[in-house]
Amino acid sequence: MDTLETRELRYFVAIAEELHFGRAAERLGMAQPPLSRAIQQLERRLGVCLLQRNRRGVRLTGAGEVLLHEGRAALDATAAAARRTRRAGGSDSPGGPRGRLVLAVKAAASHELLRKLLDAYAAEPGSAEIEVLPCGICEQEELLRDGRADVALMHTPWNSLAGFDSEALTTEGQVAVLPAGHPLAARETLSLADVRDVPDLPLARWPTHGTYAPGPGPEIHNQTQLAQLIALGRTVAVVPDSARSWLWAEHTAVPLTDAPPVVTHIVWPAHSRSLALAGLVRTATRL
Amino acid sequence: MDTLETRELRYFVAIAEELHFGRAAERLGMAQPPLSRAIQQLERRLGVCLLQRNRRGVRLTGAGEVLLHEGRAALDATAAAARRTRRAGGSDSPGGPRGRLVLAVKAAASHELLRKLLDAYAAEPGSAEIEVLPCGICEQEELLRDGRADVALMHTPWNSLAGFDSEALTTEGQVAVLPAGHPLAARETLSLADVRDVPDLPLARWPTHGTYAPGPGPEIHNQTQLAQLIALGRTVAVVPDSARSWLWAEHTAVPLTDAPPVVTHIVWPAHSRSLALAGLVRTATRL
DNA sequence: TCCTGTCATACCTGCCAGGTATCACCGCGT
DNA sequence: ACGCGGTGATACCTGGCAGGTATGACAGGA
Repeated sequence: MDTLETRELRYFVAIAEELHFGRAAERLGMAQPPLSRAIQQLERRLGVCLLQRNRRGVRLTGAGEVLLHEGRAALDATAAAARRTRRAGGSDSPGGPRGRLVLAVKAAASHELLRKLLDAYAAEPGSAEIEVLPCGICEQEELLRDGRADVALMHTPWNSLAGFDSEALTTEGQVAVLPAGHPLAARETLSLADVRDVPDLPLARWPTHGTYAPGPGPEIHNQTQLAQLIALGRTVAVVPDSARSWLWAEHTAVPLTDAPPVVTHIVWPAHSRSLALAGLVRTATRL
Repeated sequence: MDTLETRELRYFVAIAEELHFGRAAERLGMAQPPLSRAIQQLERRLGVCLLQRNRRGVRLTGAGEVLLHEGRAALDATAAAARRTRRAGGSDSPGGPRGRLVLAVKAAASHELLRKLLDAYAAEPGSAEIEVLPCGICEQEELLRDGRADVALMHTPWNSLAGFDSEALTTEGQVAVLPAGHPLAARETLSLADVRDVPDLPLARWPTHGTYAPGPGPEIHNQTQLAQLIALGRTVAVVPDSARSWLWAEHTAVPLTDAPPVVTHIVWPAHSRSLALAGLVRTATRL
């Protein structure tokens, strides 16, 4: 029962994503025939049909879909092994090297918490060096999986914590951010239904995995753009309470009664055994 | 930034476990020199020193320990990809193949629940075939990770659910199982301190990952043996309430007031996307 | 009907994984 | 001190296989 080689997985994932041998081969920097042969060989070794070759292009079989998902996970794990090992380089003591840790945070979220965490951790004796890696909110899970990051600050309900270990740090409510002059801005509280139903203020849309859900509101790319569109009276947004720190004078924040609370978690790969990480998590939960 | 090959990971894990090139090579079914060269090449490609070669044997560096952990995870993921793909073989419809599912259960635990689950799921329209894989309680996590199983019934606090998705199914208290004639067997309830302090009845010890914690009690290998030792008045055990079903006449079960409750979960790999699995989980949570 | 775009096949070649033989080194016994 | 056993490293060779080029088989569209 010979094991799959990462080369084979790389090839198959490329084909499964492109659904085209020629393009996949180009992406892999090789010619098409060896790729064709490699996949045939893979199918023979697994004893399973992975692709349905119609003369016009290629389709995945059920087994092919399984291998696409599982293969991606395996490739991520392999890439993570390489990256984390490189990062741990140099250090020599076999019990607890104080290597670097890469912390992935959604750009501009949890300012306050992040600063407190970094300060408190730096004050710990024997603490590791923390590299902060700002990223979009959907990238964080990928970064943890493929080893570009070791630990992340995530926010439910936007992030899924599935597959990771985590500790909850803070909980906060959400507010609607409206143009200061808008009639709703005078209210003490609002409900989600209130802000969804404003005809002249369509709800802003954030990207999820690079794509936008359909809807009437503007597509938001960054915080500054959102702030400006709200100030111009073009949209309304629902954001965590802590976002009040970056509001403008032309904005009014009104608490939402029925929005789900936002919980900030510190998150890391479940199998991680790094002492530096354990220290960081301990510091975070004590804040 | 070339990627690691599973062959290299396999070699390194073997060496890191044996801490000896010769034995590792033998385990891998190859000669020692190519193994030596492969590891050197791996170190050069990663730009990291993985092993400290003392003339007498080998020691892991910090980076080596990281690669051992991460590499094992990557190898598990790769093996899982192969196994799950093979298992999904044959099926052709690309959206939702109704393949087989392998369900790992601790041998003889959750009888009742398991029977109800299997019956209810089999009655579902379009349900997949379920293969029940009995195993020790510590193997389950490994089976899920390396793809020999797709889903498991686990019991906190004995199993760790870290790294998996799960749904809680049932909660039960724990009881102390004593020889019927013992003085403590007359009590209505007991505390953990009570059963830990009985001088003539040392607490039975279960294996954890194949090894036994130190202590005075007998080392238990299976349920029958435990039942016998209790009946003989040699030991006492703390077990979940549902274990009452296999007690003998010579046993008495006394509820424990302060033992942590045992929760049975249905558990699966976090990234799983199988429709058959989703159906099984849905059935389980509706029981 | 030919042309175009697809994946498969045939055949060759160079590289590298792996084997054998051997070395360099150290600890340990006598 | 000296040889001996056991460690990992080195030198050198070879066969298999990954990858390239050229081409075939086949379907659909103008």
